[in-house]
Amino acid sequence: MAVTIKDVAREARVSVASVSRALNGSANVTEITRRRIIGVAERLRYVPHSAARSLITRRTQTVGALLPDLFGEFFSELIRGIDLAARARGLHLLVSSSHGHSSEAAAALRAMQGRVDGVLVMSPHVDATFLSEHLSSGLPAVLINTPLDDSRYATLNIDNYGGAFAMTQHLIDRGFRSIAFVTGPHGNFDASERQRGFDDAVARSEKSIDVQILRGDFSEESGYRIGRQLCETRARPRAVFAANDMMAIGMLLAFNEGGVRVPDDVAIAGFDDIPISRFVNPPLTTVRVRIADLGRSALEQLALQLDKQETIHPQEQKPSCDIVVRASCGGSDPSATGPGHGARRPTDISRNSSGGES
Amino acid sequence: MAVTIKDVAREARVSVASVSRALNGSANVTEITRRRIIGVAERLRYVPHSAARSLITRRTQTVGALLPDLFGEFFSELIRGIDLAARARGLHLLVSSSHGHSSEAAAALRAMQGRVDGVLVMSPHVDATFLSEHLSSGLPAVLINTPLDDSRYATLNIDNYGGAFAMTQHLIDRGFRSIAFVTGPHGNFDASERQRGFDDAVARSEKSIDVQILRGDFSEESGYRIGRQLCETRARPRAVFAANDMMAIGMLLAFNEGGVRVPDDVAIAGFDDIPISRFVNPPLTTVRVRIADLGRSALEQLALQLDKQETIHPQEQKPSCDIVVRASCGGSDPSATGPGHGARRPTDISRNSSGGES
DNA sequence: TTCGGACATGCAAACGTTTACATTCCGCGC
DNA sequence: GCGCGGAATGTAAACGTTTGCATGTCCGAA
Repeated sequence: MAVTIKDVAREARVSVASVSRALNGSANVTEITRRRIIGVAERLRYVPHSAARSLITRRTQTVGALLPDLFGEFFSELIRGIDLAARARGLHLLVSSSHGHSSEAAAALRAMQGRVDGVLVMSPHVDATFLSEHLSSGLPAVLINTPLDDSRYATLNIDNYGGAFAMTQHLIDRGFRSIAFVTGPHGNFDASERQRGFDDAVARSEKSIDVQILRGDFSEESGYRIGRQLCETRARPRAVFAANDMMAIGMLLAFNEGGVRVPDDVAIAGFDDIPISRFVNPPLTTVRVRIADLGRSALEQLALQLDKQETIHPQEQKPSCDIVVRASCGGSDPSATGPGHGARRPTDISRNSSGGES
Repeated sequence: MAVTIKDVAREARVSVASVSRALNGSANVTEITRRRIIGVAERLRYVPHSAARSLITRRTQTVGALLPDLFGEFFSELIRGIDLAARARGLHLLVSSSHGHSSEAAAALRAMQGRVDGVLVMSPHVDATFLSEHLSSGLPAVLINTPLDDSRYATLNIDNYGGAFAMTQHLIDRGFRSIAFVTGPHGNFDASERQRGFDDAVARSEKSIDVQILRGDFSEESGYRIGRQLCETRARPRAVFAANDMMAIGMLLAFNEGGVRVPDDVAIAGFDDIPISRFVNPPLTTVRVRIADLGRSALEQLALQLDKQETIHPQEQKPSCDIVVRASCGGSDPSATGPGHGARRPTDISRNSSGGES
């Protein structure tokens, strides 16, 4: 059926060893035979059997990506970034999602065992025991946005704290004195870091700020619900900072429905800068996370580990976040309702978040 | 280093064959030894080496998905649907994107060779020669939204024609007599089918319709550009049907900027029903494609081929599309500006597209 | 001419499974 | 007690590569 290295060898009248050497660019094979072999291989459409090769080289040229979910723009961007970098390195990409259940994550991790040379794990829920339990110790791994501070693993955490700190500061600078923060799901690392940034920025401010904490769960649904409640209440804050964009957008819709004007009655800010956020009305002020870059960096970090067979000392990287000012907080150009189209409509003003972290 | 089946065999004092049989649930092994073996395997954290297994079983338990791109909500949804179905069947998912270049697609296809038991190919550009050239003939494949009408491959094409036909009919029924159609990129199968649906619906109508064809390329950018032009022109159509949602949204933004009211001055309709489309203002009337379902169906179709070693006669399936009426065409509830939140705000009215195809 | 050495090539083991076939074991009927 | 049959278990081949080592060849120097 399939053409194997033996067929090529026979056809080219050499041994399988020479075929292997010729095709792998190894030394010690004359140019003339190499050409002959390559010619035959192409004519026969020979493709090396990857399983056989993996069996002996112990490399699969594949990396796994374990994500909490595959829904929404955040993950789509992340995968895109990972794929781009993987392709550039000739690596294949095996994706898997855990749907938030750590049992599924464990199963996925176990199933990937042996199929991948390394894994990218993004799971805001993992703890130390989980990983040491299910991640086979030798496997190179890069942890994305993960609470774990285990020096055995390389980590890549976006600067949730700094971004939230900067955004909160921005809101205070803008003159808002009563600010609500909408939290993410309980126990989620990103969510708690963002809240910590908010808290600290408020605490550090010399102004006295009236603070409200509202419990969300990152879903647009929960943002909408909270928005409706805020429409009713008398004690409506002057600004609301949601822990992610989807909730901010849910709130925005509730406000639009309830006749509460944004940003005139209440300002809204989000976190993530998912593509949608510039399409809503008014466009959302938010914290920009370069999602595709995050994926790319993670893969490159992993590839680095793959190259050195020595387990290099894994590092922690912390990509910074910028704040992007649009109209939902009364941005510099409140009349703008559309997105920034490249250079055409430069309504996005960004400002780096560095300096927020203590 | 890694624990192999031999280690388990030695520890359990049986032969490797028995271990294999016990772990694979094969018959002919007493319950008592099976238990002992499984116990040992778990204690040793034995994980079968998938390459070794693949080498002999000629199965990888992996399917490949070759997509034109990984950018945007459409693909994110599609992957999600595929992943869901794959996971349910215990299959792994290898993703790859071709960035629109057929050379990259060829490389990706070739690289997947031997790593996957079958492939899902979505490429609106492939032609017959391309596939027969790069898709090894034995490999089960399912073609998604692909022009090819080759009975050797199973295909899954959404009803582009029917959806566009129904939407056009809807616009005509609504009383619009001058309608523009914004095309997709030249040579794109989905795009041309949608245009064909539009053309036929216009031709079939007993009303006389004033038609304009505008050239887009599926990008939000191109929609925006066309929108700006329509703001200027005197000969502005009363309704515009864009071949996909992203272009419709781009146009919408241009109109909002240019002071052209939607739907009062001009109605807009799109195609795809990507999640964003219900978040824009006004919410977009569009043709709903159940994207995740499409991915799921494709994978199930592929799994079917995988199960039967006999190459079953591959089928063509054509999932239907519904039209979703929202405010951008002067929907039934023009005051609604928000999305339908589950059952809370039933502003989406859908209508099946069946009957459009000749 | 002989010898050594560099270099091209071949041989065969090894990777970790599955599985066809052989062997052993056990109970049962005669 | 013996043989028989079926179930449980073992043995070893096979999958398609890569690679260490052996072999062969050719050329130049002594």
